[in-house]
Amino acid sequence: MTILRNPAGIPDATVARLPLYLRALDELAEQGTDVCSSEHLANAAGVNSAIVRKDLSHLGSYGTRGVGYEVTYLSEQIATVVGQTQPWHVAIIGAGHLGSALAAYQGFGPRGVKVAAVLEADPELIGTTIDGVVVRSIEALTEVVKTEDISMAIIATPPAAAQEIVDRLVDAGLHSILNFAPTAVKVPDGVDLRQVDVAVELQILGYHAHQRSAADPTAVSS
Amino acid sequence: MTILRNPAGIPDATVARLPLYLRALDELAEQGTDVCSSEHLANAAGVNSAIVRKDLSHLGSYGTRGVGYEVTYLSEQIATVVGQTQPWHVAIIGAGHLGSALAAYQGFGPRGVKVAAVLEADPELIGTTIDGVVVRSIEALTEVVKTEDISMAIIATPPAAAQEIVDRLVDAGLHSILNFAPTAVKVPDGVDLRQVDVAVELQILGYHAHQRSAADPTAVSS
DNA sequence: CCGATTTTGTGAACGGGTGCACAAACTCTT
DNA sequence: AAGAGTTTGTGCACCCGTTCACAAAATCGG
Repeated sequence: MTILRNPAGIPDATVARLPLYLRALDELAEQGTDVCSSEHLANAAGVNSAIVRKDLSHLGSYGTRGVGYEVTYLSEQIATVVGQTQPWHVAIIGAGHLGSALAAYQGFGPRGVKVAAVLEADPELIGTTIDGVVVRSIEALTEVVKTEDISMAIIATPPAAAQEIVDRLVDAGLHSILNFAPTAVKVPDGVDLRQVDVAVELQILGYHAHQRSAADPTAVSS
Repeated sequence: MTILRNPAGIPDATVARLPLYLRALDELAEQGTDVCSSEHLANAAGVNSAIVRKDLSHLGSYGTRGVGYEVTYLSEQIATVVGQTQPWHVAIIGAGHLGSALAAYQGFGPRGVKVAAVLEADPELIGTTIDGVVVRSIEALTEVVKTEDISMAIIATPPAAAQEIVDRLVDAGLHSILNFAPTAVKVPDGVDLRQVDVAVELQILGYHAHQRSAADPTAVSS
């Protein structure tokens, strides 16, 4: 029974799963479920039930023994912990294929994310509109961050431009950056950077596929 | 000194970093570097130098004490381990914004990945061309897997369709799946599934931003 | 040829995450 | 009201990954 709340002491692994629980709880709510067990939630989120219970115990005691967790209440509690009470305003840097796809992505809204700006370096693209958002010049970064109240940025530029963009984002006062450009970038302390690289994901899959084929019984044997 | 090679015994955490080393080594090679230390490579890949050495030691002894690692040779060795000697043929399922962006992505080639097919359910999109690849019907899945020698698939469909697509991919004989649809899906044993969810990444950033703002010294104090 | 210098490869300690197993707590039925 | 059944919250043991620290091995200068 954690009497005192534990505001900052949530393990990273738990934090990474909280969004999965939110997603799963929304699905359960849509199905009309109003109470669910850790087993049920674990199934919907694709994890182990013991982990669900341990994760949730880090936020406090929001379940009832012998019953389970109330779906909407638990969802609200997790949303509060991850700061999703009001939508985050994000800027997308780069209006190429990927940047455009992200700007038009309809899945952000329900997850508490709002695309508030799209910035580009190429003059050809500046002024065009993507899903109702006007593409502006990267030079307007600092101003846009202020006027649109932006607190996060997604980098969808070629890798060669990524480091400079990161530096400018940091200068503009942003502390949360999601980088899709396939290159390692450096950020100062206090700035939170996450990296997504599709090719890397495929290469990891490739390693395992390679291992499987090496042990493949259908391969020629002596 | 690992005399005997250790074919399947590479830790997951190491496997996940090998593609980063490949990327970094390519960058170093382009800069004309032909030998680099673990410190240098660690810097280029954005990790700790001790980890680089331990990771590489899992593949064998490819460095020279007092000197470092030969860039092109090491790159070849890692490429061999991850099975990147010939490109993987992948199918992209879903020709919406994200699927199209991935199909047109120019970063796959240098990383040993070839987009060999794009499949769709919407009749409106079937027959159109994206970056030289004709969009075909999802019904042709099994045939395309055979004719195009496909061994991996990327799911870029709405979440509601994801589970059925996964089942069909597995039926078609695929064992490597990268899922961009924001939902948990189940796969049988022996199938390798990786998940990428942009909204989840942003929510994780949101948690940390929320924590920062809670401890913000610029906030009102008593 | 030898000592100084550099850098790898690895043993060992540490920390965090996962999963089991069970007591505590709640509901329901009789 | 009491026992049977269910589910949470958590102590504990195990395992994996990271980092430190150092001996082994190579180069270089004199």
